[in-house]
Amino acid sequence: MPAQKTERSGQVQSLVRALNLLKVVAAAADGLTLTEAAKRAGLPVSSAHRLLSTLQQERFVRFDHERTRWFVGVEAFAAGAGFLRSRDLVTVARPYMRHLMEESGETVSLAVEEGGQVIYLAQIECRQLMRALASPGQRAPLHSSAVGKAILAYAPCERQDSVIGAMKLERFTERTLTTEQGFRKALGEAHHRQFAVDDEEYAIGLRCVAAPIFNEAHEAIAAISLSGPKARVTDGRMKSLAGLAQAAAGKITREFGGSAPV
Amino acid sequence: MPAQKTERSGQVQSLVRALNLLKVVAAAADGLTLTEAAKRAGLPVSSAHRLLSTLQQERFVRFDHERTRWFVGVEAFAAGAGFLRSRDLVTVARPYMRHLMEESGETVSLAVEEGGQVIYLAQIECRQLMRALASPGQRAPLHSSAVGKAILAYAPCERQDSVIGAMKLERFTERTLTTEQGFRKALGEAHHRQFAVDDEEYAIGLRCVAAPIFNEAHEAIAAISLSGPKARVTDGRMKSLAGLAQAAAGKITREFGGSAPV
DNA sequence: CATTCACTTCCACAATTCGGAAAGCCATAT
DNA sequence: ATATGGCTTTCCGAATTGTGGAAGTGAATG
Repeated sequence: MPAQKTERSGQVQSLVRALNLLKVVAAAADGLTLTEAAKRAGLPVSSAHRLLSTLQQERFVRFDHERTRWFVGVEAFAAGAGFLRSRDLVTVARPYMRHLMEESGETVSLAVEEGGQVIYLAQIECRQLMRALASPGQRAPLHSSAVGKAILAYAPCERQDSVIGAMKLERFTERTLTTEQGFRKALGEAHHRQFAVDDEEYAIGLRCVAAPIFNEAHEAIAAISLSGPKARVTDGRMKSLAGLAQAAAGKITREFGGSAPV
Repeated sequence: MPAQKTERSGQVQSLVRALNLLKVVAAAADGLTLTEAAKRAGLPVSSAHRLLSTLQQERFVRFDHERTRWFVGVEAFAAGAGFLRSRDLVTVARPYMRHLMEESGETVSLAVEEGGQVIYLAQIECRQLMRALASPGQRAPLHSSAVGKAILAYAPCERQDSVIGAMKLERFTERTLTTEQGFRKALGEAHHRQFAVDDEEYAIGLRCVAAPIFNEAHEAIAAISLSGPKARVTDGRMKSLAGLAQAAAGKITREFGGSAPV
């Protein structure tokens, strides 16, 4: 009797609910209680429980009896890993990333753009105590990350326009580029220099440089970045770090069977 | 009967089907056509289509129009990545360790390598009066422990070299491997047999066998060992104990979301 | 032009899922 | 010892929802 939302026809709504529940659980760093998960997913507790039980049976989530909390399960991970295989960019890139970390001493990340956001695929952490953290699967906005700018700087104009049009240029620090004009200027510079920069635009004290990776159609499909604290990534070092990132990106591009636009 | 098993209670069937379908799609390296996916999941084509459409709407799968094939989508990856953040080796391993102790009757230990040493994370003690003891947090040298050898045997060559270069191969018993040559030979054997041995190399009368545990990048990040007095861990029993340890290590690896190197 | 192979839509009916309510389970507080 | 509260788990009748065979579309191949 409670009036239900009008759902798209032809869709399996219990599945939609379950997937949202899965996202909710996956997004929580330290697990969720049933009631909390139900609340966040906007479901009655008993329904959430039934769905979670089923997800658990298939090992997509797991219930920790000690802490009475729900966590993501192995199968979700295994299924998601298939995503990386389907674009075996990660496999190709990993050795170069490791080498780049060794020669630069900073954390190396690999990311792609999806739906107006940056999504990190892999990361090689440096051995320093102070280091940037962006675990695989994490998302970041395009306008305040070096990788995002590196990718977008090489996108065709129409795509740039449509992506920028849909963005809201949220502010994170006082250096974040929040005007379309400023953002476009940064993209232009990135294109011209062939690498992009993030100078404390997402987090205070964090600097990154990123270089694009191209596919066989000369499209920038990904980028790798070097990131570290401002104290280590000084003005003087930026250029040389960018050079290293560019060199690695070039090698990955070639190994991946791609090439930079003419 | 202390804990009631929630078996077979109301499960959401459409969800189970969808998850299996997702697994099927994820398992295929180069995508699947609808009909192929349906066949592998044992579903009628129209049902598979409806489920895939819904999964696609939530971006758990994606449909490549050019190739007319289905692939895993970003959201599956993002959700699965949460697993990496929440997983805890000790929690995952403990039940398997307990079971291993029951079936072998010997003490089971879990250890990782850090800074050229072995660090014990957990231990399940056997019921025997005479038993090995290594409390959590305790350290041991790499060259005179089965776990150390199991882990190092699977490290990349450069890493092996740098770690060995920094070691001093201290002698503890008359069987301790104190020459680099002897140690390297032992590592080679361990790699070949897929398990490592410590035959009174650390303490007189103490024998251990250990098998490596891998992460998702196929790196040996930990090992589990069975250890006991020479009188019980006889030459004849070594092989079967090693087999048990290997089986358990394999299960832990899988549950942890990892896999052995190819 | 016929054939194959794959995707997509339709629809009536029954099986499935839904969710409120109530019962359990453990803590900690009174 | 008894109460309280937060959380999990099970129940069950009602009706919404998913089911799958069959027919339709479209593209590519012989």
